Order: sequence, then structure tokens, then C-alpha cells
Amino acid sequence: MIDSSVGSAIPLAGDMDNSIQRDNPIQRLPAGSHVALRTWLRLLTCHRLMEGRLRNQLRTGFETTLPRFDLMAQLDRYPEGLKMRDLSRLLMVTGGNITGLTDRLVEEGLIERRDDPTDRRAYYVCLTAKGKALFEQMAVHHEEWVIAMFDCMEEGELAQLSELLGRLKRRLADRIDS
Amino acid sequence: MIDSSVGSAIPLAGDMDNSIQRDNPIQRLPAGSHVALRTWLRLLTCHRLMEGRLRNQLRTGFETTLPRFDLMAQLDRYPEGLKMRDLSRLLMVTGGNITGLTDRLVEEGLIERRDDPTDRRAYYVCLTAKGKALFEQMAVHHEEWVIAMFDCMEEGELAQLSELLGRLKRRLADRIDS
DNA sequence: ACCAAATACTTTATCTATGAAATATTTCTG
DNA sequence: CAGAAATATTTCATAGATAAAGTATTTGGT
Repeated sequence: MIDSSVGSAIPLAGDMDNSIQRDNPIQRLPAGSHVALRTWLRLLTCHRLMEGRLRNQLRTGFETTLPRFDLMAQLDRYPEGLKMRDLSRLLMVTGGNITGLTDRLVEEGLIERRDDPTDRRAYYVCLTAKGKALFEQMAVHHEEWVIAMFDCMEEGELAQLSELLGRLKRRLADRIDS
Repeated sequence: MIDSSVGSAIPLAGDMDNSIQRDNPIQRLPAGSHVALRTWLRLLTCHRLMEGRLRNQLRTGFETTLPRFDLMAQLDRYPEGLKMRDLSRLLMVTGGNITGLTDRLVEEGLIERRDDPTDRRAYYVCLTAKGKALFEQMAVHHEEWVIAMFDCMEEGELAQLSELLGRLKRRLADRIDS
């Protein structure tokens, strides 16, 4: 019942001393752990491994971060702009977080705030020309990186995984409870 | 080619105003997006939804957080204690992060540092009696919560998902590249 | 035995993110 | 139409996380 590679410690970060290290510590999983728990731990690990790689690639390739990229990706899909609350919902993070991210991206000249004439509480956030140009560059690489991460899976496996995650996502989101 | 529930905006946080909101914003996915990209986005969303729920449950039930719980979970599996570097590898986070988490848990009296007589640079981190008692309480609920989150999946679906994530995890971790 | 390299951990600056409270505006209800 | 409730956003305090640099100790090669 040992799950020998949870926490198998790929270096997610750069090459500094205290980054996540290479060799595997001995891994113990709770004996008889339920398949649901194992699945959750595996999902967590996959997420960590993949996010870590993408983060490194975005940092070394474009000196940016995943949250910034994700925010820009949403804006790219909505050229008419999105309100803060929409960004908050789409990215599934709190409003305060969006405020900070937006502030930084505005400062970098990649996005801009535009008043909503019909609601003085709100405004639209849009990519600037500079932001759009940069995003399009990044998006190409980002997609390549994601494809490369999954190239360890057979086409059929990937399709099956995608389908199962799609179902899980839909059913989780459709719940009444939080 | 629309993936109608990425970012389907379940409230991950508490019930305050700026938490993630309930209703779906219109969702657009890049046309013709590669199955790998869709899979990655779905994995991201599942992760967010599930992590958000667990966070809420740990907070309201035990006034603690997922990173603290995860650290304690590792220590529970290694009663002889773990070094900082082992925690860093197992949790796949940087050493600096572990330092901070450990400081807080020590302050709460849930874990303790024990000198390693053979290496004066290092020490072992262990659960205290109080920490172990609390963890055992939390673990029961944590497992229930995880099982409940997956109860939207058939047994066969879950087994398949677990298997596919296990393969993905292993293959990602086995790579030479970061 | 020496000294360079590696290792274990901490510190610092910065960013990401939360949860709660505050402000301003709009909408709803009676 | 007035006032209450809801909504959109920001602010604040704090936690979590990274990357990079710093300190102390151990290891390993000559």
C-alpha cells in the first residue's frame, strides 16, 4: 500500500540551494488509505509538479508568473474586457487578490482599467496593445510546454484523463454545498 | 469546443462579500485548444475546487490550514521525526517555506525540534503529544471530506482516475528535466 | 590535514492569496 | 421616493510560497 512517488521531489524551483531536491525520501502512505484519499494526493502531486515546471518556464522565458499569465489569458479571451468580479470568479480567487495582481500588471503597462459608464462602482480591465502582443507570444510557448508535459501519456490515456477530470469538475461545480 | 465550466466559480472561501461567487460567468476557451491544454485547465479547476473546500472545512472545523495539516500529516507518518529537507521534499515546497510553517506550528505547541546528535546543522521535527492528538482528530474528518468530494464519481470512474493520475505522476517525476 | 564543494537551514525581499472589514454605488422593496 | 439590502471594489492584517543570498557544518578529494 506504499505509494512510492507522492512527493517525489522534482525540483520545482530554480537552481538555488534550497530548492526542492532531486532524490526521493522514503515515502509512506497511511496503511489502507482509501482510494479517494490516494486520488486526491495524486492530483495534488501532479498539480504541484506541473505548476512548478510552468512557473520556471514562465520565469526564465518571460520573467513573469503563472497568476499573471492566467489573468492575461482570461482578458485575451474577452477583448471587450472583464470586471474585477468576473476575473475573481473565472480565476477562482478572492477579489483582494485580483486587486493586487491587476495593480501590478497595470504598472507594467500590460493591462488597463476602463470606466464602466453604466456603473460607477465598477470598471473593465483589458489588455493593452503591449499586453496583447506579449500574451500572444507567451501563449504559444505555454501551450507547447503543456503539451510537452503530457507527452508522457498515450493519446488514449490523455483523452480518458481529460474526460474523467471534466466529469469531476462539472460534478464538483454543480453541487449545492460549497 | 467550449468548456463550459472551467472557472465555474464555486465559493472557495467563506461567506464574506469578496469570496468567490456562485453564478457562472460566460466561459470561453480558446477555439481548437489542444486536448493537453484542456486537460491541464481541468486539473487546475478540480484542484482549486477541492482545495478550496478542504481549506474551508479545516478552517471552520479546526481553525487550521491545509499546509499546516499536510506538514503534520507527514510527521504523523514518521514518528521518529523528519528533517527540514525531508519535509521540503515531501511537501514539494522550498526550505524557506518550511522554516516559516515550522516556526508557527512550534509556537502553537503542535510540533517540536529535536537536535540531531550526528549533524549539528540539522534537527528532527516531530509531533508533540498535543499535535499528534489533534492530528488524529483532524485526519478522520479530512478523510471523510475527501471521500465526500469524490462521491460524485462511480467507483469505476474513481479507480480509473486514480490509476491515470498515478501514471502521470510517476512519469512526470521520472523525467530528467525539471 | 587541509580546503573546496556540498549540504542543512535561515533570512530577506517580494509576490500570491485569504478572510474580514470598509467604502461607494446600485438595486430592490415597501 | 426613502431606506435597506445587495453588489463592486479596495484595504488591512496575516499566512503561504518563491528565489536568492547568507551562515554554519559536514564531506570528500588531494
